[in-house]
Amino acid sequence: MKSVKSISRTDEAYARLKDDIRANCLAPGHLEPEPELAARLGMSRTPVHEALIRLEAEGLVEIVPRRGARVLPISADDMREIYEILTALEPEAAACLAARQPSEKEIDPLDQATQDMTDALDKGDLDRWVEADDRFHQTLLRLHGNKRLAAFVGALFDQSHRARMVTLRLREPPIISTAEHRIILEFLRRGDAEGTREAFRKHRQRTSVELISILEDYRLPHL
Amino acid sequence: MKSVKSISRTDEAYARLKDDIRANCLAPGHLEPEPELAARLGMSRTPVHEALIRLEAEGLVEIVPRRGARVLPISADDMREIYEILTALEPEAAACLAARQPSEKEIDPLDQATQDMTDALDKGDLDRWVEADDRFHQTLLRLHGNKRLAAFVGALFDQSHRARMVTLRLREPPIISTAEHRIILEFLRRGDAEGTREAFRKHRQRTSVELISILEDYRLPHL
DNA sequence: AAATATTTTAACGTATACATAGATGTATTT
DNA sequence: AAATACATCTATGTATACGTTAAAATATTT
Repeated sequence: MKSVKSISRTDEAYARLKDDIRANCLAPGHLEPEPELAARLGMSRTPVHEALIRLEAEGLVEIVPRRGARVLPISADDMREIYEILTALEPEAAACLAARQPSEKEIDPLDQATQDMTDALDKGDLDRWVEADDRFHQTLLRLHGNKRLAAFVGALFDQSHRARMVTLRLREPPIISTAEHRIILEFLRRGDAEGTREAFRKHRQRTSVELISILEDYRLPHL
Repeated sequence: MKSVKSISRTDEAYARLKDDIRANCLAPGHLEPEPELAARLGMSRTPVHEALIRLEAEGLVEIVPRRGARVLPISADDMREIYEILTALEPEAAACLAARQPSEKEIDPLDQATQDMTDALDKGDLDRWVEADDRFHQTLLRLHGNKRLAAFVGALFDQSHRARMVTLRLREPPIISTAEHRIILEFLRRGDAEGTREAFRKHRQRTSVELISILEDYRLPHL
């Protein structure tokens, strides 16, 4: 049975704009007046404006009075901010999850995600790799159960998505990252909270350094 | 010179509603239709609706289709979520700040805040105590410099404000808390990152346990 | 020609209008 | 009297209208 819950125009505008931003269809820095956006989306200004307020709250756009909405660019400093937070939050959540010894059934989607990462890596499909990577992290937080934490980390993932996609293509395939996920999963299975925390922290610190140095080495100030 | 930057109606509605929620003038769970809110605030529905979208994004209200806006109640579980995040983030940020050896001039507002806490405690002025406590935490994060982190922690403070105010009045005066801030400040001054982190973590863990057990002992499921 | 003043344009903020759909209240039936 | 069906009411979602004001374009002056 299909869930036809008559999506509102505001939700539609929100979803489409967010997708366009993530997919880099709307370039970072791009400024577009509301009437244009409304025309492009085939609706009036009202739902577009409401969607923009939500996107602004999530840190994806900036509403510039009398100019329109700007797609917020991401700088190396932004990535430092984002990864500092992820490094503090995710290992803690993972350790907490490990401590309560999740069942194999709960762990299964994480297992699936790591397999998909390996698979995508073999086939050189980086888009699918990132999708599986995201899925791993989001699933882990969902299992942990702290909704506020999951939502916030999700917003940070959205903000950094474009930059991650670009840098991923400027470096060697993410073999180490994939392996680290498998290690984290193994500690989780064993219910080893400390091991999980440290493995996750190491993973985040490494990816953080790697990502930011690419941004700086390639002189990519804004993505 | 007065900064008369002609505040927008949306901003006005946002600020007034947020203040009313923080001050418990709008009871938790309270549901009010937009037209009523608009009439009360002396403006049309549009800016009220836009303010509500922002407040919803910040986790203070929930927009219920065809019913109006509900002031979100805070449960013991919500407080667990919030304090888990604060415990992970704040000690990390404080340690990082300590590591870069802030100047005495930078530290001064923190010093001021702890003095104000001591002062308020002596005079039994709990409102002022909470204000100074909030100021300490927000100032520390501002000094640390991670804007996303500061904004998110600020939102969590707003969400938990009512519950903190109530529980504060159901227990002994916050002598230990006040002292702990002084200790954290001392480690900061010395540039002792590890000491700062541990002192802060201990502070958060203690306040967390204290607060949540009051909520549960007094059977206060929602505030 | 460059700089300034003026006019024109247009985007936003806000109010209002209206259709829809859910909630409330009333009447009817059993 | 309780339950159900019907009618009314009302809040929302969305479109549209309009005044204000910033930006852009044009004209004017130096």
